[in-house]
Amino acid sequence: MGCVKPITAAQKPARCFALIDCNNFYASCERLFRPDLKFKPLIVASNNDGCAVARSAEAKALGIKMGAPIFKIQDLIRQHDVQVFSSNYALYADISNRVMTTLESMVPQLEVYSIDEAFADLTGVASAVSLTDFGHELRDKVERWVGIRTCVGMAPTKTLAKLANYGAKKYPKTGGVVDLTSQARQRKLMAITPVDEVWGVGRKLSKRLNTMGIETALQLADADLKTIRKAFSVVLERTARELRGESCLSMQDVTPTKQQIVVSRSFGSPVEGLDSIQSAVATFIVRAAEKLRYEGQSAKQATVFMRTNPFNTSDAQYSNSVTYELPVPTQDTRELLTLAQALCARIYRPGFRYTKAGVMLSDFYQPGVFQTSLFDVHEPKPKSKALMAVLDNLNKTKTGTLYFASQHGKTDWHMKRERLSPAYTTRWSDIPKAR
DNA sequence: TCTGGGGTCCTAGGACCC
DNA sequence: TCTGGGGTCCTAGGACCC
Repeated sequence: MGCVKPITAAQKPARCFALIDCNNFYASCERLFRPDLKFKPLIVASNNDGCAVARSAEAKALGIKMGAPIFKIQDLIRQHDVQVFSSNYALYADISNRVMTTLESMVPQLEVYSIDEAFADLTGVASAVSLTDFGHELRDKVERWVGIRTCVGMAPTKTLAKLANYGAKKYPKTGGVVDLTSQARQRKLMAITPVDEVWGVGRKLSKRLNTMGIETALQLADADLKTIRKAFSVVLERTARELRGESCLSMQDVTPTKQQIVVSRSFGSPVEGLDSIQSAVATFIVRAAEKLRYEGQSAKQATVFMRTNPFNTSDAQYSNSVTYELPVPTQDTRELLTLAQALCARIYRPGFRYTKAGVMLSDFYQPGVFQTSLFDVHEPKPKSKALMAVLDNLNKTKTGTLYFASQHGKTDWHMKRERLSPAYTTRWSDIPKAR
């Protein structure tokens, strides 16, 4: 009879995270339905066609930076026939869902971290197959099924997995997959990675780190933890620990409930009248209330803000916001709409050229949980739940089917989206035809 | 003329209480 | 009325992420 060895700590599979990240995601989505643009430089612009938020490899090679204002790179665009697209979030969200569903079918646990990237828990998988091989399987399947290229980084902590992914993107020789399980490889990559590429280290922090002589990821990993904690915060200390291989950030298996909902837009061109801003704010609060109900929450606080263009120094500047606390949380659009319009009027000042406004909902409660006081005389809107359900259902199939009168006032604030691609995957009339 | 939008977390400082 | 320590709660602002 063979003897069964007891499981020791040494045999416990080491923790392993993977980070799967889509390459140039928005640009790749646009190209999916335009194979004729395959090797052309292409960029996707932010709302109002303001700045570049995604670039194809060819556009990056031209030196177009992330966030570059479109009007500043007009010459480059003309010279190299750069294809510019307005952002088409309906398309990107749909493609993202397909990518995530594909990944979910292949890994034990997936945490969708953003529209174009996800963490997977590969603890245990590592002992069964070669991690690099598995990374390639993930990559190949997503590319075959959805048509989107990804890079895969694998390591014992999330921060190192991010770093591995950075390596997979940066160095083509890796074939888009980097296994950073071994400490020697971790240190090798960290030694040649600037500290500002580390997840959690932004512009401000890297500047301060540089002045302390910390320029590479490795130097941050080797820095004295107490000093880091004292000079910065627990956040950066955690980052340093993660770089050392100590896992501080775990998988988030359930999406945490939202703390706040913001809907705001820059206007297509400056507006002055209260009626214009109220029409914009009406649209924003209707959307915010819809999101709120989707989250299954009620809000007790609502904020409205508006401002002029801070970039235009020759214009008179004004910026203000006002927050109102409701006696009882609500998820009824009618109630929030009336409130938002009143708040809007309260902070509006004539004589300014406004370029942005927005609304925010916060202080959330699950419906029915809020304890009303004995003396509250709050009269809930009649048939609120049923009416909102009808509203949401009608608008689910086609946005704007049912709307409030105040949403359709002035339209001079509307966004600029002059180069919008069709909704290839989410609107029947836009589905591409195959001949 | 033209510079995105939507989030989270942490910290410092003030108010207030015992 | 003053003093000091210690705790909690709230808010504004700063930093980060994609």
